Amino acid sequence: MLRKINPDSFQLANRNTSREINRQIALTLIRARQPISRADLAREMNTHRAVVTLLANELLAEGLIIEGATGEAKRGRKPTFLYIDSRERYVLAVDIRATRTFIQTTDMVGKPLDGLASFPTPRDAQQFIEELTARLKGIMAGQNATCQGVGVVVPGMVEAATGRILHAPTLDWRDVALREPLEIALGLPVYMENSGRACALAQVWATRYENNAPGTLAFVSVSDGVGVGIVVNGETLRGKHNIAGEFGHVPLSIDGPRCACGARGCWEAYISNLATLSRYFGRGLTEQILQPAETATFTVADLIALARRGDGKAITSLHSTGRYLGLGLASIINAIDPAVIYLSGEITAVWDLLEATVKAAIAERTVTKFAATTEIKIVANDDSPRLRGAAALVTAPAFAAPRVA
Amino acid sequence: MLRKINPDSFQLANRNTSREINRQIALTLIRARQPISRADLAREMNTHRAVVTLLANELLAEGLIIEGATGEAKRGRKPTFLYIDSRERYVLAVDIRATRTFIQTTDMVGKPLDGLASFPTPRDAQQFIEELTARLKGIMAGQNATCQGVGVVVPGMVEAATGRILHAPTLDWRDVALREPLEIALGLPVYMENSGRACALAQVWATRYENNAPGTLAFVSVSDGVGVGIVVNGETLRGKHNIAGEFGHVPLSIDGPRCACGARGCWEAYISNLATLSRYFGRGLTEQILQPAETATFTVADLIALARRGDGKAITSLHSTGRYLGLGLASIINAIDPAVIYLSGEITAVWDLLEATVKAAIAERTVTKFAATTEIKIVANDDSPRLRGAAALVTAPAFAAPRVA
DNA sequence: CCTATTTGTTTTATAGTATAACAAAATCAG
DNA sequence: CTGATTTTGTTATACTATAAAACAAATAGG
Repeated sequence: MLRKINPDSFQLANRNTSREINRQIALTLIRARQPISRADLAREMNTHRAVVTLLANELLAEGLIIEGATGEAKRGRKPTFLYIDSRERYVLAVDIRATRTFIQTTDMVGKPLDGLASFPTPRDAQQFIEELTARLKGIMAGQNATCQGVGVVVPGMVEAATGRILHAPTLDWRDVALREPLEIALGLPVYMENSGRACALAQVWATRYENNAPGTLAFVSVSDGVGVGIVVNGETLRGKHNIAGEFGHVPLSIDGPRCACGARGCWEAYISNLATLSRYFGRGLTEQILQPAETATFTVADLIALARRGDGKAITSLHSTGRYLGLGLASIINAIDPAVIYLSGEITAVWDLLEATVKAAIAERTVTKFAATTEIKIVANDDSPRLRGAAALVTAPAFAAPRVA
Repeated sequence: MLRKINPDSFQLANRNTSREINRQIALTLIRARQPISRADLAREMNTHRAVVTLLANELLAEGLIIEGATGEAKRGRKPTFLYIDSRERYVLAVDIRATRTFIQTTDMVGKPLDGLASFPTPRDAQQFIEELTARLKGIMAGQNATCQGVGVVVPGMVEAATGRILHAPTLDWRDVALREPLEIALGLPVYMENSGRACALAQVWATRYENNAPGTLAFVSVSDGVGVGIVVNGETLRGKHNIAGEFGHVPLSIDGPRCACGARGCWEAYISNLATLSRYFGRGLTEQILQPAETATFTVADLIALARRGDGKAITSLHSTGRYLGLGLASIINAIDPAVIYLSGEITAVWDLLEATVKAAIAERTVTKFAATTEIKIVANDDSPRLRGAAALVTAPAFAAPRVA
């Protein structure tokens, strides 16, 4: 509510500031409500049509929006609709995952344009960079609009400011400078982000699914690891050392099972897919966890299929994960108290079975009953939150609030 | 960095917006750098003296600042210094604690004016309200400046928007409407906040101790309970259900000792003063914890005195608390990754002995080595962070950034 | 007393919002 | 078909802000 102005770093208002602010508000509204006429825009903005005309003409001149069909009105002159221009500009969204890398082209509001491309992720970082640039160049050659930039989502720690991958455990990459060679090879701005934060970003900037995403939310993705992205007041939380949101390594028990990070009893060690499978195979979590080779033949999807067929051991194993999932979500609620927690991952396919268990576990540990009612929304994998997040990395700057004061 | 504009709740810029923004920046700079001349202010703001003259005259007319002594200059006309006016307005800061309630008058930058007043906190909420209003009226009668408002800090959950105390465990108060009767009786605006959040606010708005507090910080106060306040980008984190920052009830071990909140293994159950004392008396933490009656005769201060005299059991007990303190701080770092963690409470009196233990425990659990270097600053009790926070509740609105976009 | 220098104010130019008037386009009633 | 009505979108004018330069005031030093 009340923000302290930093006396060592502030942004003075100049005579263009008001225009910039109102311009971004107009753009945001066109994005959220399109198609919309100038007159309706003026009503939504509680200002006069004259102001909107000037703002709209500026945006039209810059090619950010276009005039489209004329709308219907019961009486009087028919309105001409305004739209975000989805023909002149496009975005390349890249989702790097342990086994495959996915590429999607989207328009400026994140709507997918062509089909999804993908290739197996090379283990060698240099080879990966070469392959990715080649693929991207190929896609760009087939487009006649101009590319606005490349958004890259990485399963690991990213220094957003410099575009370096500090550590990607599942790929065994350390300190990979990905942005620089990509920017040079493609001649485009490249934006990078950790996958958890990008998923959170995807929800904030979503237009298709819900228009009014809350300002403060958490995104939890459960797969081989546990990725969490936090958004506070419409901004992603990065932190001083680029690690903000690492709830996966907040403990459930400091004497618990050994986690991949080296510590003991991290949330991730209880609810990752490996943990769920290990539990099914009757290995105590304090014992050696399953090896990736073992999980290649039997996945969480298989486990879920067994559970659907009534396999008691599978059901128990999933419920156990559900309980620990809820206990960890309670930590997020107690710490951040977001308006919504978005949840994704293979295990959400059995949300119908687990919801009660998860919510009971949440209620067990949240400091108030009211907090236990925090809304939890499942994000299906075919919503491709990571790719939508990657696209948002590129599109968001055009629509974001100007920095002021 | 990039903030999404909420299409359902935005603030359009009008023709006064630029002025409001620059006015608040000027005020912030005068507050931070006072005494400062118009010319220096113009240089700091990277604008022309003409603009500053207009802004300063407006602030002078409103009585927010005053012209003071003329400064020294090697050559040329001597500058006239500008100050925040500390004569016309004052603030009442109230710190409600379990045993006593403290009242302090401060000026608009939070500087204490008269002596500290206090009275034993009545257990009955109604009686407390009567006593507090009487005391405040008494203080107001002795002042000839005008009171800007009352800031109240409560050891419990507060709904800041409505000014209700939802639950204060140590006082056994539930759903106490404190603000309304106070505002009616005193004819002043009353602002209320949880003590952890108020302490964090005190650091953000501090002028005396450090000019440039970071935008993102955490304040951890360890006493009977564990209070935590989080500030992100210069704004306190409240959360959807007013519980954000409750790291005291994030678990170290879900099967750990029973906590006062009913759950098991909360951080608080490991590091509260009661836990430290219980440990000294050789009671396992899973057993019954000490009763308040027992702690009345032997406090953490006594324990520390023993440790200083070389009592091995006392030292072990404190180090044990130090280790758990560090493990919990690691959770805050992994989750929020603040630039600084401020730490207060009786136990900080032995920080010289515990620092190494605490930092080793932090390093044990933070996801990167770099994150383990997060700065930890001790806030002594005689800094009275709660009272400074209470004052900030009243003074902050006058200096905060205007809401825009 | 004159010059140089710095502070603080006034003046003029420019760019924005605020408001009202106006032009354009469509509906509807006769 | 025509004119009143209604709604959209544009243009003109008023006001208020910053931007920049000119100006006035105050001080030190020769």
